[in-house]
Amino acid sequence: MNKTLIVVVGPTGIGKSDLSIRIAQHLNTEIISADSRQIYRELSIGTAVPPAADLETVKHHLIHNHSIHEYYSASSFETEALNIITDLFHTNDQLVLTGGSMLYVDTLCHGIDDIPEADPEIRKQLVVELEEKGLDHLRLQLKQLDPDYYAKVDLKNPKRILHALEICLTSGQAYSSMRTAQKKERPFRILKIGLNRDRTELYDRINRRVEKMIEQGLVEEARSVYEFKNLNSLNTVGYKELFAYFDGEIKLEEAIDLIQRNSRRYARKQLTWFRKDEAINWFQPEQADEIIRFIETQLALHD
RNA sequence: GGUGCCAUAGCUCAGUUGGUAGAGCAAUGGACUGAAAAUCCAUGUGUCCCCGGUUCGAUUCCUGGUGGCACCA
Repeated sequence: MNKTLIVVVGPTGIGKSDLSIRIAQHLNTEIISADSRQIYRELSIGTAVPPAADLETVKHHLIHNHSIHEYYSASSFETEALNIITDLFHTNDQLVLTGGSMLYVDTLCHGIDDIPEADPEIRKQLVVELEEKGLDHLRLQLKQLDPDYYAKVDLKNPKRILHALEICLTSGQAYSSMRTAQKKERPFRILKIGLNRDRTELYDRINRRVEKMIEQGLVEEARSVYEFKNLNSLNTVGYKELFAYFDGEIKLEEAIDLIQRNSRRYARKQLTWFRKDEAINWFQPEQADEIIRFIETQLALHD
C-alpha cells in the first residue's frame, strides 16, 4: 500500500489551510476539503473559504460544489470524497485532506454505516409531532419500535430520537439493527496531523478573524441568503447571528460578539473531539518545517 | 485639599439582621454514525481590598490606610 492520505485537523482559525497548501506544494499534490459549510457555493466569507489565489496555487476539491438548497450529509461526503480520492490516487501517491468537520473526517477515515435515507415526508411529520406533542411522545414511539437503541440513546437529544425514529419508520426495521459500528478499512494509508496552540492565543485569533470577516462583507453575504434562513445549511455560526440582527432581535454589535463566542465554542468542541483520537500527531502551527520533515520520515518508513 | 459613595468569581453585580457566599454572562469538561459550524449533557473556593479594633466568631459593625468614582474647592 503506497498511497497515503495526509489528514490535517484542528480547531477553526488555527491555520489548517495554510499548512495544507504548504504540504500539498511540497508533495506536488492536491487538497480535499472536509468542511461541512465550505461545500456551499453561496457562502465564502463566513465559512473562511481560502482566497482565490490559494485555490489557484493548489487544486482544492469539495469546495463550493453544492448549493445551500441541496440535501447533504456525512454519508454524501463519504461517497463524494472517496470517489475523488480514488480517482486522484491514480496519479498521486499522496493526497491532503483538510478540514474541521469532525464527523466528516471520521466518516472518511472509518466509514459510516449503510443506512437508508429517511423519507422526507416522514421526517416532516415527526418534526410536527415533536413541536406539537413534545419529545416524550417521540420517545415512547422509539421505545416500542427500537428498545435497544432507546436503552442507549441520549434521551434528551431531540435530533437523536428523531433520526432513529425516522429510520425505523422509513425502513420498517429497528435503527439499531443497522448500526454496526464497524470501522471500514480504506485501501490507503492515513497519516493524521493535528494543529493546536495556546488557548488564549487561539481565541484572540478567532476574535480577530471574525472582525476581518465583517470588514470583508460578511453582513452583506448573510443578507444575500437571509430569505433562506430556515435551511439547515444556514444554521451556521456567522450567519444565524446576523439573521437575528436582520430580524431586529439584536444589535449588530451583539451579533458580532455572538459570532465570536460561538466560533470560540466551536473550536473548543472540535478540540474535545480530536483530543480522543490517538492517531493524531500534534504540532503547533509554526512548526511547518518540522511537520514536513515528519511527513517525509513517515512516508519513507513505508516505501 | 474637603465631602460623599463604592471595593465580593475572569466580567457585571446580589447577599450574609455577625456563624467564611451566589446569580447572569464569560469560561471549562464531556457525548456524538445521513441536519455535525448541528444537537445534547455536566461543571461555581473566591486572600469577600489591606492593617488593626469590638466579638466566642468579622466578608458583614468600628478606626485607619490604599484604590476607584462623583461633587465641592
